[in-house]
Amino acid sequence: MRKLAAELGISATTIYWHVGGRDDVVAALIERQSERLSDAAVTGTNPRERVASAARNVWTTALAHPNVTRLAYETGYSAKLELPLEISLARELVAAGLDPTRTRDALRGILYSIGGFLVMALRPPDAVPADRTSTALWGSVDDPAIPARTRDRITEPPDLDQLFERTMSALIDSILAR
Amino acid sequence: MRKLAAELGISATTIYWHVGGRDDVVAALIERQSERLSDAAVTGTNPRERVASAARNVWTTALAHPNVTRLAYETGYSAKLELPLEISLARELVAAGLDPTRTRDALRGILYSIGGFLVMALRPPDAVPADRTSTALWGSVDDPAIPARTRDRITEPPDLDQLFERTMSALIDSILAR
DNA sequence: GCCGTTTCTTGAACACTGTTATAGTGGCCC
DNA sequence: GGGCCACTATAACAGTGTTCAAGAAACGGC
Repeated sequence: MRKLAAELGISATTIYWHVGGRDDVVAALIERQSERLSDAAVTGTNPRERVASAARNVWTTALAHPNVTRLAYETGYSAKLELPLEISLARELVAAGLDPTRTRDALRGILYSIGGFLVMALRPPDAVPADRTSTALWGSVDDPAIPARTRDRITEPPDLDQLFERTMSALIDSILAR
Repeated sequence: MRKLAAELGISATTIYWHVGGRDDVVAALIERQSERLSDAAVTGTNPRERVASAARNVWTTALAHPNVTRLAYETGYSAKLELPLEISLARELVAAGLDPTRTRDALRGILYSIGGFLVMALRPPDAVPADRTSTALWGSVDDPAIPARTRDRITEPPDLDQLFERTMSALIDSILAR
């Protein structure tokens, strides 16, 4: 707050008078950003492609605005920020012919999985020191059932985008197969 | 720190002298807990079941100890806490015949998805006020492409355990199918 | 032009974090 | 008893978000 005020050349209390507490500032910021996100286009000519596209939009949009996304996540405004994209995804699931319950379960399942990927991708670099990372810890794993070559491979971080695509494909295939 | 010290009937500085800073206290706590978690049994008679079991262990163990899991997550010690269960999961993937790269990708894909579910399931109740929840926000969604009945269904939270099982099945099927 | 009210701005302060510097207190060995 | 060591506690520092009370500025009525 003080830092933000200093950057604006005003006093912290002025922000409190005009906008409100930290929470209100964040809320206003998220509100603005959310409106800008509403127009991510869904592409594809069949349900599979279109659902995948809508899901990918959540992922790429978040990656394109890491700071806002982090801030929203840390303050509990993720849902507000993502809502337009959630709606977009829900539309495609409905269009694919899913009934209400399956639509909800598909929507939530996809969103939760995306959330997991985003948590990994967007964590502030200083939140987890390098030596507490899973990849780092695997370096000293010595298990007879796990070949050294596999162990070393696990030490290297995966290609997040590729992994995301594959994971989504698996999920969506399963959802639309029924 | 002060609160913990008061609970123990000592002064905060005493903790600093004996254990160290907050980070050291958390690290010691996680270390202890991690040892207890190492012996979650993997069940099943075929790769599919055994991988699913190892993945489920991560999920159920975290749900069984929400406070430690949250603390570990917030302080960047998640990997340290979960490592035994990650190893257990990797063992099953190797046993299923996956090569090093596929093992890594499968491991990470599964873990990231579980992470997303855990974030949703374990968030401290006060972190996200009820009116910022996705389910709450969907209550006021009015989209011509989404039937009211579907909209209302999305308003209700899904069965997390069931959704977890289905999501894992889809992922594991896809991983082992190649 | 002056006065009074409302609108705005501000420095100081509060409560709360994690952390540390300083000043001790107690016990042990020689 | 003297000197050293292990340990404890009080007070303070720096950093959050937030509020209070006191002013400065703008505005309107006479």
